[in-house]
Amino acid sequence: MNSSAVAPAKSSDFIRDIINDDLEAGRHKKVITRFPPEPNGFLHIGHAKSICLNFGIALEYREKLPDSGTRCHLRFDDTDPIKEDTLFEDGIQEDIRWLGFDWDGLYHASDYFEKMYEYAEHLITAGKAYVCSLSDPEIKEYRGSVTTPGRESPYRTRSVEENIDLFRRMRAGEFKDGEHVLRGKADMSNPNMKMRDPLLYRIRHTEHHMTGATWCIYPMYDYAHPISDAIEGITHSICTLEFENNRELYDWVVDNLIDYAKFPSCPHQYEFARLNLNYTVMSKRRLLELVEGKHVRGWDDPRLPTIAGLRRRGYTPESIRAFCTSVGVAKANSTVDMAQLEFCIRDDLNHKAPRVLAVLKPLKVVIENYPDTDVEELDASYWPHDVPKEGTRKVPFCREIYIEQDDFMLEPPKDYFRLAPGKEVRLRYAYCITCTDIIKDSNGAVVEVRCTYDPDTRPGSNPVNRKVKGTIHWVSARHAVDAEVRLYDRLLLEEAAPAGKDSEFLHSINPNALQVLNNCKLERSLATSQPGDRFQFERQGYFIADSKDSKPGAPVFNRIVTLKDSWARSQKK
RNA sequence: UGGGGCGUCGCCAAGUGGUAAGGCACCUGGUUUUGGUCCAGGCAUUCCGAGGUUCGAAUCCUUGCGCCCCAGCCA
Repeated sequence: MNSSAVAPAKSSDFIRDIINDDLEAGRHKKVITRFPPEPNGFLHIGHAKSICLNFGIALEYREKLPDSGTRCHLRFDDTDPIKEDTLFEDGIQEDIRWLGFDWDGLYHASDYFEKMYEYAEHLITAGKAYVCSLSDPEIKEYRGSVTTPGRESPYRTRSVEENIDLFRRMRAGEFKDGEHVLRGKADMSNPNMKMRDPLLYRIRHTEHHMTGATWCIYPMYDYAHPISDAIEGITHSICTLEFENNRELYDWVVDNLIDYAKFPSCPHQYEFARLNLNYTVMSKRRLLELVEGKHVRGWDDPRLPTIAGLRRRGYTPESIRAFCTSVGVAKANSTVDMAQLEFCIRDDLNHKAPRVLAVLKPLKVVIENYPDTDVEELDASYWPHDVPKEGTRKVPFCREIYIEQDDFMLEPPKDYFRLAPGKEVRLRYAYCITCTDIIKDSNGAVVEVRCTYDPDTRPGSNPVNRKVKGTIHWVSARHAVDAEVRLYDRLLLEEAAPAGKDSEFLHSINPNALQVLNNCKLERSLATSQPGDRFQFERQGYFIADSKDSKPGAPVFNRIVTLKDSWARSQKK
């Protein structure tokens, strides 16, 4: 792993504490984790937290326990054939690899369907499971509520022989969907609803993307997951908080099977708080709704917190890993500030992205005392003094240039360092210019600024006493490369999406989350930029040539993140 | 009126009886041809509240309060 953005001295959390404890007590000699996504959607940054945790632990402990067999599996939790697809598996694998991780073994829960079936028969034989023929609504009714105990199913007392016969016929396809289910015989009055005779198998006459038409009964998550873990020898099964109630059932399954199945490990489940970010949505349902409702341009829309979206937006894997490390792992529900993510990408790109000049909202400047026929090739460093990297390019300087509209003000406040009538600014890597006149259109808007330049301020030959506070970026009009630039901002207007179950959160979408600029002027050197190239557009932010739409000669850039802007901040007050 | 969890600075988060780490954000000053970076400094007498135990409590006890999760043949 090549994490350079943040190298925490010692990252510890309650899960690593547990692992250390288990190791010291001799309960385990190796650590095996797994990342178990359901292949029914795309990964988002919340998954990245889990990926960093599970794969990160394997990496760390493999170093501490070489040759121990410490590892992390990728396992697709594919127990519901209705929602799952190979397409998603490919995307998930790509995202994990892109994040910088590799799995020690790729598995599917469906690899174990035959074993699971065998174990189910064992459970029946042991009197721990039965075929229940209650209807869906009846099962719900018998389950009781959180405040009232459930009632036992009338089918609970079926004989082992009858149960086995029925279960085999379920497998053979003799029954329709919903006619029977296999249930664990646990405790209908358990205050933990998950323990009220949990469903283990349901009938689904649906082809599975891995097993095809082999099965028409499929195991439920609560049954399949602990078994998959145990078969793979998982030692620490890490999941999110909403599964806390399921842990008792997880243990029930393992306990009832471990002697019979001779599992290589007795896995235990530990839960941590999932990641939430403000000003965006993280749930599969909402992400799906945004994509299918065409509110964004697909799963990799840079407005989305999906891994694919962040990648296209220009986030680096290092920055996402650093972010996951920085937020920690704990059990308190929390919502991390987007500013923390933004810090991580700025921090990473600061020393990775070469600086270039680009004018996003151009304003023409004519330098009246500069000969129209002249062109000067000025040296411009790709790196600021504080980044220890070499590299320069030439930027052409001419009589007509573009500057940023925001860098000119008719009536500026005292602390405005940029261009204004009668005021002087430094052009980055070039001369100082002074505004002598302005040209307005019929509406009174400034369409052109006239300036004079001071030949004495040529870079490298500055007059000693020259104090010019402001430096602005610019691009030679004659040499500028036209480009489209997509300015991205937070997805939502509000910190938290409205909680409603309906599509209410759609009203909270920030209409300016994407702003497309079509008249941008880039410095000449950017004409040949390749998709995926990242730059800092000086004074503005970090940008990446879009992986899909940018072409050499016709660049399209995405804004990854703005630079911090203390001027803008002070102006808001 | 059930059960399982959680409550430490605006946002994360260490801390597990010895007198509140760190990061983000924010504020101040310095450096600076990016109002960026970097550097220096500031930012919880207090840990959801109230009692109690103790020489000493965020950490132990009691008792309130608040928030999250569980009644899919989803995961």
